[in-house]
Amino acid sequence: MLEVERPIEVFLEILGRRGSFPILWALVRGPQRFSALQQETGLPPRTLSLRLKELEDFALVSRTAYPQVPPRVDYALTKKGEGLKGALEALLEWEKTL
Amino acid sequence: MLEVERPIEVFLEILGRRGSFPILWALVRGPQRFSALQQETGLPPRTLSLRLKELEDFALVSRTAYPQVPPRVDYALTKKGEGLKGALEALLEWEKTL
DNA sequence: CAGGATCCTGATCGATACTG
DNA sequence: CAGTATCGATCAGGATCCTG
Repeated sequence: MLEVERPIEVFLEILGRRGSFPILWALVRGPQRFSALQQETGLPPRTLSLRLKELEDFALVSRTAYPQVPPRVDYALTKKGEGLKGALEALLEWEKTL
Repeated sequence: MLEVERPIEVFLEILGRRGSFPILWALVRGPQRFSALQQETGLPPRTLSLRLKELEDFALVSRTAYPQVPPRVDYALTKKGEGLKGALEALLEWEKTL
């Protein structure tokens, strides 16, 4: 076998983790701050942070920090992330038929 | 908050586990036996068995055992599972743009 | 405000061996 | 053939506390 995991499987693994879908779905509505995402997803900071970093590594989400006090950081979908919208909607559509 | 997890998140969790996507994708091509799925996915029997049971519990896959020696068991997509095809293809389509 | 560091528990997974 | 049993390693996720 010796096959390397396909990108889609890696992605699905990430998508399957706690909070990934809610985060992505929240960002479809536009850029959000860390605290807003925390509110909407109900995730503890550690988990939210981990998830965002993974999504960033996967180039689905971008991080923008504004150098001010107190700090302000915005998370947004990248072009690649936007491309996912269709698939996410297909999933949501399918969910309705359950 | 106090929200129960949405079905789609439960599903994504399952889909994110080792082998789920390959199994589903193999079954899109038609019913398969346990050993065939083992071959195609490269999963150890334990993991394949666990995954199939989860997919069965989620009513995406059906199991049919023929009472003969040696035993023969077929796994196939249910109607509900077939409904997923579109979303899986959307995912695959998106993967190509990576 | 936006996280990082620690600690810890339970889930998950692969390898291997065995059976109806 | 189609699984199950067992074991050990690894990993994910929550809670809590701390800081630039």
